[in-house]
Amino acid sequence: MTSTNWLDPTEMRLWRAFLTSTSSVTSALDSQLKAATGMSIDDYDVLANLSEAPDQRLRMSELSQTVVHSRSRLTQRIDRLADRGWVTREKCEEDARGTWAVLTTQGMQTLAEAAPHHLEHVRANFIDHFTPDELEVVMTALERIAASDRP
Amino acid sequence: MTSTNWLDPTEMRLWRAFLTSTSSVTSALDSQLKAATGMSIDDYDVLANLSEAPDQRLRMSELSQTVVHSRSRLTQRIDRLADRGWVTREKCEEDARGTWAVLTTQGMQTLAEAAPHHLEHVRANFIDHFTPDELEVVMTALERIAASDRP
DNA sequence: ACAACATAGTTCAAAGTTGAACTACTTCCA
DNA sequence: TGGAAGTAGTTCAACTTTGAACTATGTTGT
Repeated sequence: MTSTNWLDPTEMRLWRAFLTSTSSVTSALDSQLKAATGMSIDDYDVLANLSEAPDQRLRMSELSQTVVHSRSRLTQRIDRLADRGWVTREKCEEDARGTWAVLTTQGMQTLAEAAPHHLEHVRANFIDHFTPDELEVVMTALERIAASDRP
Repeated sequence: MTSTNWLDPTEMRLWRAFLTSTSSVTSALDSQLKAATGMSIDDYDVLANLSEAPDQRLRMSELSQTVVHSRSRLTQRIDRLADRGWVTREKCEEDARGTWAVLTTQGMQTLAEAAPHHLEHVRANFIDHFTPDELEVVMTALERIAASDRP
């Protein structure tokens, strides 16, 4: 870390816009999803990732990286999703330390019911604010950021 | 809300990249800031906004909108920042229902000490991943999003 | 004037997150 | 082999957030 390297006004505006857009979009979508389905946006994110995985299952550690949760946070989220019957745990055969989080049929169904409504809100609160050109540029840049801190 | 209007693959990639980049950038910066100063990124955000306000003060309700906190969440954050001596509350003369959150000298000083280190990390984890062209486009688009759900 | 409604902020209990400590298994390498 | 170090996941207590209920003040319309 070298001597101070302040952000210039444009950089600061980008950073502020990122912080604010992030919080306001996720909090709006979280409220809408909770009101409609009782699940949080983080619950949805877990179910959606499981639904797209081979065999509708992911190892706890892989899932925790995908949804950016600490291990204990994911343990407890899966506890709650299991209480609701949307997910179950299965022992991992290849590695006796491991656990699979597995989407249940009921979980799949709940997700399928939630998805159209939720995605409409994703569109209204987020996607529809971009021009097609911006969409490409922002996607590329944010994917780079998202990839940058993977081990 | 009309009939289902799914996201196309590019839109879905944008949405996923937004969710992931958001979480990973803020969680990295939060850890770094806590390790260096004991304050969270939300604490920093509150202090930084107060430091730039006229007279280093903002009404609770305005601050809660700026940092995207519920009213009770902000009440309790200000309680904790006040316990540390970084902020105080003052009665509002113009509106007897109101309260000012005011940055203290000590709070200003703590912020000034934290800023260079934190901003280096903002640069390393976020800003430096954009080209200058991207930076403009992303800033404009995210500012539009951030502005879009203000009342 | 005054009721009815709206806004500012706090309180409280329930729910969720954090981070360190723990158990149990696996890998490495001498 | 065996034991040191690493990885997977859970547990627990302290801390933070949520959301509804509450107090208090301000505003509006008659």
